[in-house]
Amino acid sequence: MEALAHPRQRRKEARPAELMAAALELFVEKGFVGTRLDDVAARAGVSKGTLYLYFDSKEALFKAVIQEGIVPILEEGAGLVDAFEGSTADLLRALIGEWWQRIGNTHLAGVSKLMISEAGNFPELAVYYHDAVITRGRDLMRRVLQRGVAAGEFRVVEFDTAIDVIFAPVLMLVIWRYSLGACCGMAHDPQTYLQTHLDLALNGLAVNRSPA
Amino acid sequence: MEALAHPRQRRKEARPAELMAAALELFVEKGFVGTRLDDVAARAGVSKGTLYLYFDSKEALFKAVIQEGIVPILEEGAGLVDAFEGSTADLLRALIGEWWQRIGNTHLAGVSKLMISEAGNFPELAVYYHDAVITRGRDLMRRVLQRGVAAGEFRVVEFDTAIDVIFAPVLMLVIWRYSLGACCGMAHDPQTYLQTHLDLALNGLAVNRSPA
Amino acid sequence: MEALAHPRQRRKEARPAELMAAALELFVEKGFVGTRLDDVAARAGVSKGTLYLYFDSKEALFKAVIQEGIVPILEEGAGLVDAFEGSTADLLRALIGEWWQRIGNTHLAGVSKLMISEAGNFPELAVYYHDAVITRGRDLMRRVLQRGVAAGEFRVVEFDTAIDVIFAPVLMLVIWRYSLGACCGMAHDPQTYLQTHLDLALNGLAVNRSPA
Amino acid sequence: MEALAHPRQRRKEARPAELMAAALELFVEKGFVGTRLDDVAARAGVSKGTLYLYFDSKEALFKAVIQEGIVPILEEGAGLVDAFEGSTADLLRALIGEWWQRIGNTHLAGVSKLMISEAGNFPELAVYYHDAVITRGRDLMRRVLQRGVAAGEFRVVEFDTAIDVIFAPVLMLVIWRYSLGACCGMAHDPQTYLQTHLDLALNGLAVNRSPA
DNA sequence: CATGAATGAGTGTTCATTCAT
DNA sequence: AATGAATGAACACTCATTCAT
Repeated sequence: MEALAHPRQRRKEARPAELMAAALELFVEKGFVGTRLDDVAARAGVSKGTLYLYFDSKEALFKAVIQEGIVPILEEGAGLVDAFEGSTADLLRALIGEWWQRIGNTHLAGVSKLMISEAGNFPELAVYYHDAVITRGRDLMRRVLQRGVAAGEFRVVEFDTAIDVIFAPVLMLVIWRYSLGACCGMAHDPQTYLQTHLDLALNGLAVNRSPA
Repeated sequence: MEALAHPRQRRKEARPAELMAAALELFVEKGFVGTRLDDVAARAGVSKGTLYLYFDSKEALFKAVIQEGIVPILEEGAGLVDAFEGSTADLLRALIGEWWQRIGNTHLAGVSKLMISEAGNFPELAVYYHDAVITRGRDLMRRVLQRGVAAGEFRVVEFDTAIDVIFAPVLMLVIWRYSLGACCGMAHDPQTYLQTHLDLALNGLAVNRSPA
Repeated sequence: MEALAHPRQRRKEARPAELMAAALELFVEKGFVGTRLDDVAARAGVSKGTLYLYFDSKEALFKAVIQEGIVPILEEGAGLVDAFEGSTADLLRALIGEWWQRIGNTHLAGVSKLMISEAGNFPELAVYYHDAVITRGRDLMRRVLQRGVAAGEFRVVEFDTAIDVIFAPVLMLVIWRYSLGACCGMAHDPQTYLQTHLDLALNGLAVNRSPA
Repeated sequence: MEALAHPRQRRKEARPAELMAAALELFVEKGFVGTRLDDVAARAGVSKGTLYLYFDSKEALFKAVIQEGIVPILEEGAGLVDAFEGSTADLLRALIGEWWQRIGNTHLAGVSKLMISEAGNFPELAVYYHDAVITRGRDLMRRVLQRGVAAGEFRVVEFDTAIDVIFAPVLMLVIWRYSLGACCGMAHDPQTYLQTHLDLALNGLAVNRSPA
């Protein structure tokens, strides 16, 4: 009600998010240095000066984009793994399905590509991202694999490498989307691609059913 | 040493390669826009003006880096696949092993990360790279999978997606190396990582040996 | 004084004219390539970046200087020729007198010298200047000569060449002022010079009054 | 004979003149700053380094071009004026005719345009040119006018201004040729133009033949 | 003598940042 | 809060000049 009553007020509060959304798109497309604040402001429909009311500098904007972009990423996943009842294969399917719904198929996925491109220019931020996102994502995956092994569903593999091996195709899907996919087309239907990946990975993880 | 004796060396033959090597490193690390030609020149041990004796512009240098970087990439692989005698599993191991030796473990691998980062800014070049490298790499992988299926070693999978799914972890290895790996460490020993990947993938591709 | 009070003035309206005036002076003095945009900006009392708020490039500034410099040039003259009542000799005197007051004795006269110096580097602009200024100036002169002949004041001469022959000393006066005049002094008092020219020219045009 | 026997030797001695000829053309067309020594060398068919064997710097080349370009200019004229037998009108015709043959219709004429364009950048050279060329040219013209007055052919006019007034159309002819003439065509046949000019000027100088 | 690879100071242009309004 | 004119440091690119060959 108040929002409707004071549209300008509502606008003010939404500004930072609008600016960050605009910035994310441009950062992903052109990189940090290649993105002009003029363009960010224009895409958000404000003047360049307004940007500085909400962010101290271009770098602060970049960091905010990364940090805001990762906040919602991993909370849900943890709950899912804890609560899941069913085969671990289905859990992995569910986890990756959720990830696709909430992140991969979202502009948030651009954050991954962005961080990859800009890690060299923002090492501290990369460390932060590593600790806040990657490590926690790996934990999630590790718990899934451990659950599968414990249940006798998955055979024993080198956990710490398998985690990344299995997540790599999922990451490449979004990396492609935000890099060559923009000029060369998407190459794969995401659903089919993830299906094939899960099929291969689960078969690869499966215990050898033959005695030979 | 000779360099000190001849500060103004004449090395017309060697210069372009030296400059491109220096440029590749910096482009990979800082991106196209973030790389200063002064730094490229300094790293190659020449002055900025010398760059322009060999490349018309920063963009021309970038394109040369990409194009030269892909020339030697796929020739060997084709021969290997044609000539290989042995199981297809061993062929896949050999192919990826070769790739790692000749590319992945080389500065050439940086080209992949670079192209991913800059595809948005150089769409035409991305299309060229797609046609010259990616398509041909996919062909190689497709022939391996087809050989495995024809020999009864691999089960039938969706070829076109499986190709990319299987190569994705290999790519992520070098992407990591040239992005967060630089600040957060390598996370995996490449040999172990590739071993685990091949183990999982080959098991995933294997025909179900149990009737159950 | 106010300038000191407001070092960062906002003068959006006045800026282009100020910049063009500064640019004209420097272009005339040093030529297009020899003029530094830093100097133009400094002379106009702004920073170099400000120039680019109003002109896309150095070349755009140059073209604007020429084009703006010729706008007011020939309008008045046409009216004068149409409305003049009196001898054609007096008309020619009045026309050249007006030209001197409104152009020759003004910074606008520098445009002529500038166009002469830079025609080789800006051929399209030279054609434009030719069509917009020179052709129209010639028309004006032609009408004067025709009037004189029709009235029996002037003898018949080759109009198209006489036009330029008669205007040449007037042009040389301003060319001198903006070239060697700057280092070697003006050589002539403009009034005396124009007086002598008109005296000679009108005598030259006059019909032979003696039958011999 | 020696020249034919040692063509390379002959070449060496001709080099400075070839370079200066190439330089004159480019300086006239593009101005001093706008001319690249690469282009001068290329037009003369030598390498850029060779230029520096003959001229200490770009500025030295420029000065040589001007100074060599004016050496032969006025010697002949003085002799002509001294020796001429006939009417002063014919002397003026002969003098300007000679000037056209030996200078105006030659690349040397470009020196005038060049000096006009670059006087602002080379004030000392302009002073030199003024003293060496212009003053002496004026002297020549003054002697002609004085001869005409003394002979009763010309009426008394303000000598010092008349000199320049009368020479101005001749100068404008070559200025046009080397500026807008290059893009907009020559506008006049030089012979006709000079004819008209002499006709007007001599008529303008003539004593009034009517008693009125 | 002649060459042309190499240099580095200089300039046009961009863009993050500031600040008067 | 919001604007956008103004700034100036930074960088791509040029070209006169040098010098090893």
